[in-house]
Amino acid sequence: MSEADVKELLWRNPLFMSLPDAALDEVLFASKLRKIPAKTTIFHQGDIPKEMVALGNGIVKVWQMRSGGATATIHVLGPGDLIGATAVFGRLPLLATATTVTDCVLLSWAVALTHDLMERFPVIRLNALGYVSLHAEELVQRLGEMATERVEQRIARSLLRLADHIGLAASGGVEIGYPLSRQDIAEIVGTDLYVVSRVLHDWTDRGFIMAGRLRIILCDRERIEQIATEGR
Amino acid sequence: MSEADVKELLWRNPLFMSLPDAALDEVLFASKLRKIPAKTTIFHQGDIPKEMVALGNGIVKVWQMRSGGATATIHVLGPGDLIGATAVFGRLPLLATATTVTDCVLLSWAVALTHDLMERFPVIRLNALGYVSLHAEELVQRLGEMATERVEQRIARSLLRLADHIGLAASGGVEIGYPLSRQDIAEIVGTDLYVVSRVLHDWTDRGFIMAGRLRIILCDRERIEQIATEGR
DNA sequence: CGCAAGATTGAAGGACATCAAAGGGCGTGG
DNA sequence: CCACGCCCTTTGATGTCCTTCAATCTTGCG
Repeated sequence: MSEADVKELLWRNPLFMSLPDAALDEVLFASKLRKIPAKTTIFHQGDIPKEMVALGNGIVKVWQMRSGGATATIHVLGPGDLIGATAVFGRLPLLATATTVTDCVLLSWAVALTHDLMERFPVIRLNALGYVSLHAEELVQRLGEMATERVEQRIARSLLRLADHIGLAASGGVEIGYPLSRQDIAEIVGTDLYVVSRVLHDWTDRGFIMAGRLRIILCDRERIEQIATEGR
Repeated sequence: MSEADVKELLWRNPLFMSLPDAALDEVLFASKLRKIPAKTTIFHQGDIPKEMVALGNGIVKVWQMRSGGATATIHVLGPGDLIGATAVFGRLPLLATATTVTDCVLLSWAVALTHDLMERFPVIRLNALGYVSLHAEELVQRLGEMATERVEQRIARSLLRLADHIGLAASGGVEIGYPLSRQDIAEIVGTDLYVVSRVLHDWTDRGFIMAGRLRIILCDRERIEQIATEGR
């Protein structure tokens, strides 16, 4: 990956938008680039983060191991997303573990350096505030859904979000852009893989989706949106 | 309420901590103070906020009306908390309605003014970033709980949070500092008032709490924490 | 005292979780 | 290249937690 490519990554990152070119160069110079394989843990739940990480390429899952052995997936991140940002910005311990799902390209900055950059280039802090605020609003939305909606509805919402966030155009619809098992979906919506299997099968019969092994294509977005909002 | 009192409010507010005295005066001068009665709506779900609001005194409930008629309570705010902060900082529409539970004293700043103050006093923006980050982490935690835990466990967690946040010392324990019905708790944890009633009654029998009409006192914090973490 | 709002309690039903077992893809190694 | 084995998926049966409905009881207040 060339320096120009990395600069392109930065340029499109929500944190560094509207940054003057000279400043961008400095951020670039201060960054550390690394590639890591799938199923590698970047941050561990409970740790104090030592660096701020931006995802250049690949998919990262942010999840919690909870008492009783259950695991909850908090977020599925794609290119451009920040990892552990709230912990770094708030100087807080991490509440979740971040693990790569696919091979990934990461950009990182040591915590002190991150704060230093924000101090020197106020636009970055402005962007950070906007990013975290947006993130918080999404969490509010999901909390409301979790509190009031049924499993089928929540599955619909999750798939729509995944499609919008990391979806790929496919023949006959939008495909979720990474291997996604029934278990994975279950951990996102807070249920078990059996319920997910039944729901997806039902939707397949009705022609809303095409579901394969580790693979889901949304065919009829309208109908899925209908399920997401109306519940049936 | 005297000017000195208001300044005291600001001084303790998470957004204006570590602010030089002169700057604090300016913030104070730019602020608008108002008192509003209980059960008044401050922000409406879906609106674009016109001002940033800090809660000086009283209790405010932040809640969503959801399709199907269900309502979910996102947050119960007490003195010092910000209302609609993420929407203002992220220039986003509000995802929830904010309604006063008790009579309240509010401090507010027009949106443009808020951004202007942050621009001129970078410490405020730094504080804002920390505040929103902390808020986001709490939401992550609650999302994980909602996804994996049973109702009784979630009730325990809610009561502990309420006690820590707006609890008052009472004879025999900590009392939740405002009128709180079974229905209110149900909307916080995502269930119905009947389940809440049964659980609270059970806890009363076991001596963990004292539950009255619109009134709850936590007697045995240890045991409630145990329920919150272990599930029984 | 009587009313209204909150709280309790029982019964019945439904959505979901759990357990068990069998049926496919897909990669790997013989 | 085929067969084996692993992992993902499906499907049924069963149990339970929770929701819903209905009715009664309590409490505080006008």
